[in-house]
Amino acid sequence: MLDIKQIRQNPEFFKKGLQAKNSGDKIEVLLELDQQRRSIVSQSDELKGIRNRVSAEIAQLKKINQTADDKISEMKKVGEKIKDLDDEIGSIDEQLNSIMITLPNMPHESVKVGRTAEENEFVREWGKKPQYDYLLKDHLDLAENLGILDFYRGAKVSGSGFPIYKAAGARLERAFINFMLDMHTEKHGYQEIFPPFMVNRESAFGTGQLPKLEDDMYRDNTDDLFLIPTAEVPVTNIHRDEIILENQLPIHYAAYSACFRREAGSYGKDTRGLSRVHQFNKVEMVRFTQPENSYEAHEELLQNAEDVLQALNLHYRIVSLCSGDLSFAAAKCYDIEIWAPGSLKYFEVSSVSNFEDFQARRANIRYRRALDGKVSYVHTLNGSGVATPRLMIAFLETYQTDEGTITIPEILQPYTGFKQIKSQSS
RNA sequence: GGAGAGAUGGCAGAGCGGUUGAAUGCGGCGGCCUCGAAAGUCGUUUCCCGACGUGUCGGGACGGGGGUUCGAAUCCCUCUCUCUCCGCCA
Repeated sequence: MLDIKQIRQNPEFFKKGLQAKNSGDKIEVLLELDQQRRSIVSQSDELKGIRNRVSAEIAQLKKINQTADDKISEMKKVGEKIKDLDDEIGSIDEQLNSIMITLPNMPHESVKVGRTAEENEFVREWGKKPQYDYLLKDHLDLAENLGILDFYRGAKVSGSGFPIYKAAGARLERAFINFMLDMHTEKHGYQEIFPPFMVNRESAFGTGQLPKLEDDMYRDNTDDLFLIPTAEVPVTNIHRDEIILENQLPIHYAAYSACFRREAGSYGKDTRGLSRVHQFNKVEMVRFTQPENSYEAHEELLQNAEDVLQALNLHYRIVSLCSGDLSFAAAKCYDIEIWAPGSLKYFEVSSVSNFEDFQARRANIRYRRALDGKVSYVHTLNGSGVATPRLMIAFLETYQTDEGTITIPEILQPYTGFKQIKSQSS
């Protein structure tokens, strides 16, 4: 959520920001409503002041057993007027709010202005594309030959986009998750969270999924709960409606969760294999910081995600999203794209975002400054560390041998319990 | 799912129609005392909105929403959540 006060003070900045995010210009309408609202609120406040004073007088009169009928009937009229004004305020609030909740966050000044992903900025890359002296298979061929993924039966059981991981494939998936969680908790100092996989409407609103992305989430209509698209949602909402003491900041959480995405309208795009699925696993890092520290934290967060890929010796590159490609709530976002040598493509495995106070404002997450005891909004950030399906793609394709088996790098062997994946008996 | 009880400040816990933004205790902060600390003692300590010389003034908020009333933390309705007992259940 944006701050109406800031919009009031500097409308041009917000008009530019909305434009950079490819969002229509609602600022003028907003300011007009805001002006009306404040005018009516001050009228209402004035009448309430009168009512408070006279009511106190009535109480005094009653105490000494005098009649106050004239004052009472006068206040009855005032009360009706107040109610009318407050009803008007209510209806303006509704209009204001319906606009406010749809306005995206402003891009940070360091973010390049652009319309689409084509204009994203290359930041850096790590490692090199590995070279092979044999013909490479893509992850689908590998997984099928090895018997470690079963898309066909996944589709039978649930539908397309619900892969089944089998045997060494299941174990490898679990190894990824444990490996990443251990790294973030033991090496990077995150506290581990195992969150609920379903959230209520308030939580989905708090992180910015609602109202825009309602159709992209799986929903339980009976209880009005949403299956989480990312652990960001439950984990960020842990501190919804709270005031955190400054000495408890920064807060670092790392959480595994299954993630559920309907990906409405995306059919026909990347539908093969693991690149785009409805249910997947991800380890997510979430941070709460003081505003002045959030951009430093953003770079650290990116580094934490990179560490996973570096430890596994997988080549990747980093891009900084241009303004038009930023998500609704993000002020700045780095995407980490991993190289899949069998597919000859880079796949996005992590998004590392700074939301500044946008989510904090929606979810009412504040902190009390040690210096003066004042209350302000925290900054929230999160980054995938990382999502497993595309990690699996790059991993299988990178570590394939000329015989179609997979060599497990040493660092992961304690987690897999095996050193290579050969054809699994089914 | 059934029956009952409850939701008040950072926490515990009073108040149950009229100076109650809210007793009291704990915690926090500041002063005094002390070489220092503890103890003691005095003071202080919620958030939101608006207006104008940022300090004052006005308004709002006792789980959410609605109602009754001149006036609601206090009465009524409704929703949500928590606790106890019963049922069901991995």
